[in-house]
Order: sequence, then C-alpha cells, then structure tokens
Amino acid sequence: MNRYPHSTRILVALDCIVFGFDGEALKLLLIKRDFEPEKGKWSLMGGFLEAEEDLEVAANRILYDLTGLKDIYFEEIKTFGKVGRDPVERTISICFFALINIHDHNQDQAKAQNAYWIDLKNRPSLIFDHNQMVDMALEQLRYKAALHPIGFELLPEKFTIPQLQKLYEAIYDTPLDRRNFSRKILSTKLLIDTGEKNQNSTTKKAILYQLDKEKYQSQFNAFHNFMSDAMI
Amino acid sequence: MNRYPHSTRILVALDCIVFGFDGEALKLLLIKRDFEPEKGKWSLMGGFLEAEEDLEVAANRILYDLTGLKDIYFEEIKTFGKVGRDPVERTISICFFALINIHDHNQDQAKAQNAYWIDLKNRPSLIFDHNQMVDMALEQLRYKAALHPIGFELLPEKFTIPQLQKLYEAIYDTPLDRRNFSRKILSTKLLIDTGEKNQNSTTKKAILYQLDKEKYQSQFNAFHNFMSDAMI
DNA sequence: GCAAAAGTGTTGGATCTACACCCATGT
DNA sequence: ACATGGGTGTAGATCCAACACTTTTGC
Repeated sequence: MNRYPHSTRILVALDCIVFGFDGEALKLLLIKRDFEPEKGKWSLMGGFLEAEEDLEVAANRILYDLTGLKDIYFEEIKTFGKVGRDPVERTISICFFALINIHDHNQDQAKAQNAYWIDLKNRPSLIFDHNQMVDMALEQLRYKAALHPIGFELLPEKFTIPQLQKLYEAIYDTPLDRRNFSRKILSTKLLIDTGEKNQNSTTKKAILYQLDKEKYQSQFNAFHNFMSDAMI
Repeated sequence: MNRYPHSTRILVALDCIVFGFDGEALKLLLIKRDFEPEKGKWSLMGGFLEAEEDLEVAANRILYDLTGLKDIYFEEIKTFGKVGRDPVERTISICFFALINIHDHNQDQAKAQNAYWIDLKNRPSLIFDHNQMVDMALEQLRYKAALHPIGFELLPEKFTIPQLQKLYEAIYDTPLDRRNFSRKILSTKLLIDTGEKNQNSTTKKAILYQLDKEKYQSQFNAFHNFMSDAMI
C-alpha cells in the first residue's frame, strides 16, 4: 500500500469560496457550523479529498453538496499549508472560488448544510485561515474579472448592461461611468441582444442580453480591459 | 494522532519548474533520474511535503537542494490531483515555477541532483504529468510577464535593455520592435541607469540598468503592458 | 409633464505602432 | 570607412475618459 515508505501522508482538504450577486451586493455562501471543531462559528464550505477521488471531482462534489448545482465555474486560488492552520490535525487545504447565480441554487441543499448568503462587506470572522482565503479569493476575482469575461457567471442567463455594471461596481466597490462601461462591454461583442426587455423596471426598460457562448469560449483568454486600473 | 478519523491521508508532493535564461534561449532545469520510479527518464525536481513542514518551507527546501539559492522568486501554479497521476501511489502534487538567474546557481548542487539545463524548445518528454506541468508553467509565465515586471528575476543584477528584450522574445517566441520595447520598459520607471556600460560587446556598448527595488515592490501588482496581445 | 433610468455621441488627451535617423565601437 | 548594434524621435491611428443630450416609462 505505502510504496513511498519514508514519506508522510497528510490530510488534504478543499475549501471553497462561493460568490453570489443579488443585484446589489456581492455575497458569500458561508456555513454556520453545527459540528466540531469550532461548532457555532462561521466557516467556508469544505471537505476532504478522498482516496480514490480526482481533485476536480472532489471540488465538484463539495460544490454540489452545497448548492445542488453542477458545472459551476470555479477556479483554484492556492493551497494553504501552514503546519498549524488546522488545530485538530495537520491538514493542507486547496482553496478555490466559485461563481454562481444566486437565484439558481437549491435553497434546501444550502439549508441542509446550514449555509447562508452573507454580504461580503459584513462578513463575520471565520475559523482557521478562512479569512485569509476569502481575502485572496476577492483579490483573485478582482484580478480576473478585470481582464476576462468572468462576471457573467454571477448573473442570470439573460441580463441587462446596467445589471452587469452594478455587479462590477460591487466587485470593485467603486462607481463606474455608465456610458463608457456600456461601450466597453458591447465592444467585446460577447453579448447578444435577445430582443427582450427587462420588465421589472418602473422606468425605461433595459435590453436583455445573453452571452454569445461560442465567442465567450474562444475569447476567454484574450485580454479585455474591463477595469482600467482600479483594482487590487 | 488521527483526529479526523474517517478521512484518508494522502501523499503530498511538490514539483518545481525552474526557468533560466542564458542570453539566448529559455531553459529548464530538469532531472535525469538515477532513482526509482522511472529511473533513467527525465522529470521535474520535486519532493514530498513533510509532516511538520510548512508548504512554503518545503518549496524553498526543494529549490535550495537543487540550486543552492535562497529567496528565489517562485509562484504556485496549481495542484495536480488525478488519481492515477503517480502510478506508484496516490499522490497529489503542488506545482510551482521558479525564476532564477542561470549563472547564479550552484553548479555542484545541480550536478549532485543530476540536473541539467535543457532548452525549453528541445525538452525531452517527462514522466507522469510533468509535461502538462511545464506547459502550464510556460503559459503562466507568459501571462504574468506580460502584465507584471517578473522578467527581471531571470537576469543578472545589472543588465541591458537589449538583453531584457531578448528574454521577452524568448519567452513569447516572437520578435519585438527594439524602439517600442525600450520605450515601454523605460516608461515604467523601474530601471535605474547604473552609469556603467556592458563591456562584453564588440559594437556600441549598451547601458547597464538595475531594478529600482522599491518601485518594483510597490508597483508589482499594477498592470503594465509589456506584451500587447501576443501571448497565450 | 415630470422624475428616474437607459440608450447613444463627441472630443481632447494619452497611448501604441510603425517607421528612420544618428551614435559608438572594433575591425 | 564600414558593419554592427544601441539610443532616440516622430506621425498617424487607435483607444480611453470625461462629459451632455435624448428616449422611455410610470406616476
């Protein structure tokens, strides 16, 4: 079984920062722990890598248990491996963030995990090194969203440009010029006009767009310029 | 000892892609294995995370064993965790890349590890998933070097702009315009004119610059534009 | 008709690219 | 003097930021 006999086997955890957007503020899906250790405190959703499980599979499993969703956008941030980071036992944690449409996920599944959407700005202190993980996740999200069309993952299938702008304003916590933002987004040619309008508006109804999935795939790694230099 | 009783402990390796630059081509420091498994084949330098060792410490240890250098620039790429990736035993590998000045390192130490500098373009096939790791490392290097002043790590303390240009041309495998490159680099104000000139030139001697370490630190995360869009 | 939100146009400044010319050095 | 490589300048195009006006809708 142990064929590298002189090496130590270590617990491998995965911890996930799930971002959501409710139209106004950026939110995190956090767990109010009703289990040990640190019962009663807040933490990220996580789990252990199993013996016969691919890493990607484990990440998907954890996200599915939390949200009931499959094929979620997620991205590895880094692996946390300080010796004392988990006081119970030496554990390294592969940390990643996920972006979901806040209205899409399975509320029952979240409730079963004791998970709640918490405003990023009012988040409670988390256990272990999870605060640091959230900080890095936000940094990474800001970095990535400034250059790549990643924000759409947080919105419903059909969305308006003003909604997208509010999202970017929430991510970077800064106001943006409506006209320049719109031009910038449309110049990417990533959006298709659905012909429909947003009916939930009391004033002028905005155009509903959807992603051009093909262009999205092919242009994903090209550099865009969604956020000149406001970030980090 | 095992206080999360129902979870599996797994071997955690670190594998490192060491990039170097000899003035002409980008090189990798690769190991000709004289140990099992896969004795006689080429691989990356790696090692196992020890029970009481921080992850960063382990990365530094592995780099030190290979090069004799401390405080090397390195960056995590991602963790590889497919079940069968190491045929001997389930092992996840935290993969990172490092940038060193090729003339700085301790040759004896490298020789003791059976390590050789191999031209990136002519690299042999590597064991396990190490080829994939190198591919990702190069991708990451290209990505990062286009936006952040990371290339300097591959050059000696004092260097000329033409040398830096050759480095960028090697990284992106593309020719660059001398005049625009020079202007772009100088506009960052990251370089200090040492007043000296490169004596190893048979024609006009180029100005030797060195990094303004303070500006380098403070501007590191700002976006530069070293490579418009040639990358990836 | 008015307030609130959404769509679109313009302009000046900055930046980028594609060029050409001059200087320093060793032969 | 000439070949080679290094330093710098310029012009046109493109991109970006800052700004104003018009349209749609519900009251």
